[in-house]
Amino acid sequence: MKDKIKELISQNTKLDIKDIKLEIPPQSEMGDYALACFDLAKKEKKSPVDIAKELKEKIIENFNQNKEKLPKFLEKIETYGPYLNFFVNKLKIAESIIKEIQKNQQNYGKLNDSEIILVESPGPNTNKPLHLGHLRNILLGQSISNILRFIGKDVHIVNVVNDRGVHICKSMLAYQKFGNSTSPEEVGKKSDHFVGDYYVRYNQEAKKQSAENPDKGEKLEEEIHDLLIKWENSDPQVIKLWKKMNNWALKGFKETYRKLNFKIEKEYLESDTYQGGKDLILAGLEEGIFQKNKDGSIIIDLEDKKLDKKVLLRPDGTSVYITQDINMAHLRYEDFKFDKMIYVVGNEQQYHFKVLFEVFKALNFNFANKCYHFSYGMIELPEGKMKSREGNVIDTDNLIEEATELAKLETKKRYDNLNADEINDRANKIAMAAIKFSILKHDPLKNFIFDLKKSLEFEGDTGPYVLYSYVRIKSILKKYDQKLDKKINFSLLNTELDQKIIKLLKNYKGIIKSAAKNYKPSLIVSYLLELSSSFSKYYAQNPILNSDNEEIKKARLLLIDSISLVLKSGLNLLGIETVEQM
RNA sequence: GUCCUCGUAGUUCAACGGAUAGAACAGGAGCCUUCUAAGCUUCGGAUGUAGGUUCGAUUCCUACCGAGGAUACCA
Repeated sequence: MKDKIKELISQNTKLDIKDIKLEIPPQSEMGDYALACFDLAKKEKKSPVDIAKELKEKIIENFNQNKEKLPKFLEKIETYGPYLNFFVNKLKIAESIIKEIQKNQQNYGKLNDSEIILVESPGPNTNKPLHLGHLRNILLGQSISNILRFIGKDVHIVNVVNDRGVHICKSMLAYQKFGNSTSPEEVGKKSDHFVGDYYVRYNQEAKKQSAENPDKGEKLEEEIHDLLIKWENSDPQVIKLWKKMNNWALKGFKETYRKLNFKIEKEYLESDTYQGGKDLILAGLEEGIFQKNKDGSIIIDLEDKKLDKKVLLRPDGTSVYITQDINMAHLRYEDFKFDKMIYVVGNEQQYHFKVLFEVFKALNFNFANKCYHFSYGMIELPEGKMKSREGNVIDTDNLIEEATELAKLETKKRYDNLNADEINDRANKIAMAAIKFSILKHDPLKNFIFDLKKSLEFEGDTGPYVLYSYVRIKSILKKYDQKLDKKINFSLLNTELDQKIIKLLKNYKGIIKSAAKNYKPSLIVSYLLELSSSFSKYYAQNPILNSDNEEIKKARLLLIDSISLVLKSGLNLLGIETVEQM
């Protein structure tokens, strides 16, 4: 449709089709597509208002000469100041869109492609449970994967587990000192939380120590260093403890992933990959790609790219953060031969990834140009930044728990005779919708302030609001209790809201493409809110089942069924499951 | 110091360089003998400051002010 209009413009101007940019007018009364005539005006040295009028006359005249009116897809053309507005044939659109949705059902909008894409998420450390930052990471990773799959990509979610290093030793040391050899099972605690408690405990002790002994508060740090050395030297006792605690952490993460329905295909452990990283760097040194500093450290000089000199290996030969990243990418390419690898990692690591990608180039990795840092913003709390060390974080499990409890209360308020399983199932899905929506609605690039209360609300611009619209449609369709008649009179969908909804349904495909291209699930969120709100208004204004005209009833039923299919499809892309009743 | 984000109603967020800057929450006023009131209707209220580019700037450029992040041989 859009292309046909462009063609029409091109035929009547000197413009090339690819230079024509059509806009969507801000209000539907103004038409469906608009050409802003400013550029043409400049070329022709006339006023844009006149250009718009002249172009309109020219198009109509050309058709009159051929003894036909406007092409079938156009209803009329009008000028509005410097804009030339095109009104497309609403009947035709309604018919083609609704038919397309009904034919393809949940596959409406799907595309085909063959690219292999790796998505890395969420990259936890095994010293503490997953918090809100990880949650944003997971939800972005999950939804962007769903969206890319929807447009036909072959997507694999992989993970990096930071399971070694100073921070891991901290929780280990605290456990050695204060753990009394207990286990999560004994104290009845989720295992990753159990580990995290010792990480917080370490930091408390370190703080206490430096307060008591400000001059030499180094004792604990020395112990950490010793532990790290022992780990590097594979001290059996230390390795045993390390394995035990890592398993607790990983087991806990798995539970959380399951609650979020997040499926990781392959996990890469830093402890497995860092040695190989050293080898790659030493080989690079041999080839003259990297340099050796006076102190013995190995660096890459990126000063010409304004990225400074970066250390890749310490003087004692031990690895740094970037060391294992180099090898991990290498291994992943061997494993998947990906066309693109998307790192879902916070924007605080932008610099790190710039350097990392430069290292890939320097090493002549053939995937060097296939890597992308999906850099998302931080979540802040109303009282400031979250700090795991101090324990003032919002924990993912607790958040889910709290939301589910609230959803249970709300569900019980409305239905007092449901069995516990049914309540739990509904509450869980409603809670997930609330949480996922409240996080995904923000532009991924931007930091945002997390309001716990708002994320647990079920009214307004929320996931449950969209679910509720879906449920109401389903409830009507269920009451109808007949097969939907797909041969309807489309001209009966003639109110302003009918038109608006049809337009929205038509836009779905474009929204998905845009969300995929720009890595913005938030576009789908606002789209779903608009579609839901349009339906809610429609529902309040127009009787559907209670319509006294049988033909109108059929038409409206088919329309709302189409809405429900798109709502469900969009929610699923965000990783949100629908409920049938609420 | 340098580099990167971000400053929009009381609050949290939207707005391919385009037409009257949208929502939601909070506040005021209404709507449940009619398809689920987790809903609908309705009323107020905003582009940090100063320049520039442009027919047109919330959007692009410069400076300033303010918030956050990076600049680690931490991860």
